[in-house]
Amino acid sequence: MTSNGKAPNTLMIRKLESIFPLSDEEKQTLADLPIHVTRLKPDRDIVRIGDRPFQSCLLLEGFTCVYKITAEGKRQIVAFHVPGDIPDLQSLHLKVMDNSVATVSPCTLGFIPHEALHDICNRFPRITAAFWRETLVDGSIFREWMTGIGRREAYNRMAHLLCELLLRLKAVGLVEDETFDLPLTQNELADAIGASAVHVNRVLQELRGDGLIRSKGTQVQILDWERLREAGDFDPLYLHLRQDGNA
Amino acid sequence: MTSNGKAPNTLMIRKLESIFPLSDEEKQTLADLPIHVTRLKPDRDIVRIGDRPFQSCLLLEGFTCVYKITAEGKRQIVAFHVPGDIPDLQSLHLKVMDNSVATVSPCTLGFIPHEALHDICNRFPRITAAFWRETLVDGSIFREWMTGIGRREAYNRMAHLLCELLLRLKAVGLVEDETFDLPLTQNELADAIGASAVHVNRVLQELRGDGLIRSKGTQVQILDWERLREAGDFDPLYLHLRQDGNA
DNA sequence: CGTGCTCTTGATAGTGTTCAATACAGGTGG
DNA sequence: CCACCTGTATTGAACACTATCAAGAGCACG
Repeated sequence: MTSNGKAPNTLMIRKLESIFPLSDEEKQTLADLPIHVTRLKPDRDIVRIGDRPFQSCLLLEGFTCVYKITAEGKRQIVAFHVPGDIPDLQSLHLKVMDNSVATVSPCTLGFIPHEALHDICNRFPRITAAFWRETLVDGSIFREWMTGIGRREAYNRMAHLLCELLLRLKAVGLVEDETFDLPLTQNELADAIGASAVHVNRVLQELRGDGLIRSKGTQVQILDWERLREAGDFDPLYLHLRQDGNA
Repeated sequence: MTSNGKAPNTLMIRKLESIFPLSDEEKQTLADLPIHVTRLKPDRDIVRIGDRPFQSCLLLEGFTCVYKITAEGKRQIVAFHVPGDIPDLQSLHLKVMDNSVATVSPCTLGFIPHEALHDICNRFPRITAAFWRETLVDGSIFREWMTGIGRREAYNRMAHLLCELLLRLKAVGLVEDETFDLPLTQNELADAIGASAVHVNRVLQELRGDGLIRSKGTQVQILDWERLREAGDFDPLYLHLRQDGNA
């Protein structure tokens, strides 16, 4: 049991079921998946580039990121993951990790052996489809981020990122009063939007100054969704949520 | 039959089989897939963002690109595809296109109905896995491109792109004497690496001046693989080719 | 109550953009 | 076969966004 009092895979089941309804048998099989729950401190690698994992991890609590380091030692964060996500599901079919995954906040993780996942996929094609779809949505988010980094300015990228996190966190019930916890340093935000930490700082001040957001500590509140959305050139289509979560 | 005298899906079968051997039955079923072959001129959209395609297309000849347009009208190309690729395979599970796909050169395309693909996936889990894997490799390339756009300079990104294209084209037998056809304008290269066309022009001159590449018309020759690879900070791991195609 | 990290702020420098003009190249029509 | 047309490639100059450097302030933690 995790601290929210649910069986660890409940989150995953709820998520998969939001894609299409699962039969009782399918749900039961998912619930019976062997899962090994662990807690990790912030800034700990979960898997590293070059690894050949035999398991994938389901994020239960906290934020993780996927990143790469260039020859010059610069880091690019290519994805954030929120509870319910499976950050390294790809390793089910790509044997060698081509990126690293790390915690950014304290995290609770559930590790599931690939063997068990393969087994369930063989028995239930619809679950295969649901997992496949998960990885496709990840890919869609990559495309959107790439578009931002390549063609939008930092101010707009930051607005876009905040829009995305709001919707994704809403989808797992982690938003209240347009406010959510964003346990990321400006350094991590910088690595995600492909900017410097100094510039992220200035861009955040601008966003606050423009009345789009407010923040105290790690809490962020979206003050003006419509203008933030416009600033970020944000269209939730790419998230492929069933109901377009709007403010 | 395409102009290279093979049944249209031969390319796809060869590619899938390079992932893991297929049984005769699987191969036969793939060969029997209904496929509708068409030729398209350059710069034609194949599918557009927002579309709900009922088929996916197998690229038989030519180059296609996947792109998005920002609110400001700037284009980001997030992927190129070469013969043997299925640029919009994602639409099999993501009903609404979150990006557009277009030809960049004259292309021969084979359209396969989703219905037929779903059917074959249901019957052959290994083919499902192979298709899934294809989309995962696409995702891996997105991550690598994002890292480049976010954290590498234009000169290095261009070197990286040329390294990648060399290996991917080699894998489908389209490289001879370290030379391949690159039917892309500098404008298209610019949209792919997230730079301006003017800057791409200068960067290409630098690469030529440094003796890394040579080009006449649309033909590009890699003169110094090792230095190009170093300039591009290129590690082929992310392409997940079975034999690390090297020069 | 230091230590170390994060956040801020100011100044300087650089990579890359935009604008504009010119040269080139391939394809078309007379 | 040549003039013509249009898109592509090239070049120069001014400018802009963003990085880098440096230093101080705020905060959490042991």
